[in-house]
Amino acid sequence: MSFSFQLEATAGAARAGTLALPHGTVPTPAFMPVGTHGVVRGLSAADVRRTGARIILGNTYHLHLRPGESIVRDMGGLHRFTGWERPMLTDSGGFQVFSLEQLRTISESGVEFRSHVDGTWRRLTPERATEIQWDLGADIAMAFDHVVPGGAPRELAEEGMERTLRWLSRCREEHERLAHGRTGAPAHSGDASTSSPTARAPVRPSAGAPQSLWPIIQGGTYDDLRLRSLEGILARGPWTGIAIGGLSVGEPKPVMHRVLETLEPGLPREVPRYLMGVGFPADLLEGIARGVDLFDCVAATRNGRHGTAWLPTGRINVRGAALKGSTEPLDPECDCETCTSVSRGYLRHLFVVEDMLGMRLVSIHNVRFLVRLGEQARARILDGTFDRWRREWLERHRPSAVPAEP
RNA sequence: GGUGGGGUGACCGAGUGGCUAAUGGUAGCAGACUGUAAAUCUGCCGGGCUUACGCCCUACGUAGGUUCGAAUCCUACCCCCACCA
Repeated sequence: MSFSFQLEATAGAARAGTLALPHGTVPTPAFMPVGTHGVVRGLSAADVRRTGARIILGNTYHLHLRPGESIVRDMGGLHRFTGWERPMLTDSGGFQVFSLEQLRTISESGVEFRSHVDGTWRRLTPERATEIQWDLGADIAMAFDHVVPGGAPRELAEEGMERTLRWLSRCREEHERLAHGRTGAPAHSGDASTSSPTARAPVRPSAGAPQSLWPIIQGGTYDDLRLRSLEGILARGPWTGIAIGGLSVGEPKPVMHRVLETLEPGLPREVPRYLMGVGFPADLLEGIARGVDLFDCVAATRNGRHGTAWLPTGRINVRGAALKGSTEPLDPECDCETCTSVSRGYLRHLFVVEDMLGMRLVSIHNVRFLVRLGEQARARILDGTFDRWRREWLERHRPSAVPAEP
């Protein structure tokens, strides 16, 4: 079957499972590298494959601007376009409602964006976002949502949450229309196990694979709003996965943890939970401990380009003078291409001379670091040692900066 | 030898009497980054003291001088560049 989730073990709220998608399976918990423009910045599909990543993201808004979804569709869909044959997920552009706040206006029907590329006005509605994602052809499409900042007042958080629910209905309707219109059978989750992939295959160049739509829980930092959001989503189900959005957007970490704990008991056990935009290594473990199965975050590659690498003990500035002349590997415990082939001193040199290889190598390490963290957590959940391992891991890991030399 | 131009903090380079420990830039150092408007952004960057406001020292080729006050004006010298002999 194209969309299924097998829960294999739990450790408290933490879960280990396997997500089956049209383009392959994803053992969970898992980190998904972000490839906004159809590229995990700086890395080839082969590079990303070697990090062990099983699924990556693309972005509706950015791919709509460049090269345009029709081009991607005519080139055979996002998988063929990018050379990444494993599962993919596209974000809906909802995050850009938040991140491009200065360049957009929201109304009930949708969002007008002033393109950051050429200034032209682009309209994104739930229908358009769904249509674009259908053309892009990822395994999973995300609902178009209204993300508000972490410090948003209740009224705004409520407005965003309610609107996201209304938009969800429109996304789903459009998604079913697209699936039905071209195949005669719905591609959405509810029927995933009742019709064969071949029967559902949309007749289009990017085809062969049906696509599932996932809803997104909003509600800011307000527990009751979060629960209402979840309730509304479940009433519009069933779904093959559920995302938690609007976190890590400026709110304190304990608040994010509290929201996750609030939601966890109400989340259906039988589908994967995806915490959008998270996160840093410690955030992954905290999320996993609170029942999250999937994560994505740009920090691995952005920090990689900016010369910050994650280590078991905390982050390290690769540009720093401390690494000058060091023959040590970046992270002796890591099995990535970078850590097994070059020294800290050489990596620092690459940043000093501003060669792109430095950015690529540290990005590879950071992505591998998070992917491996997911793999390790999974193994610990399966063998029953997750809790202790997680506590010890967090104890050893200092989020900000490596302790200074004595 | 003559004439003209010039010597500013690690480097390049502004500044022609007080608002100058001295604009900018580079290099150096440190930090930030969470569904990517990001190979980006921020801070520090002569030395010492102070929790801080701040204080002291040294500094614009060298040495003198003028002035209440000089990187800025004057004199001599040293060095660099261009052109002419």
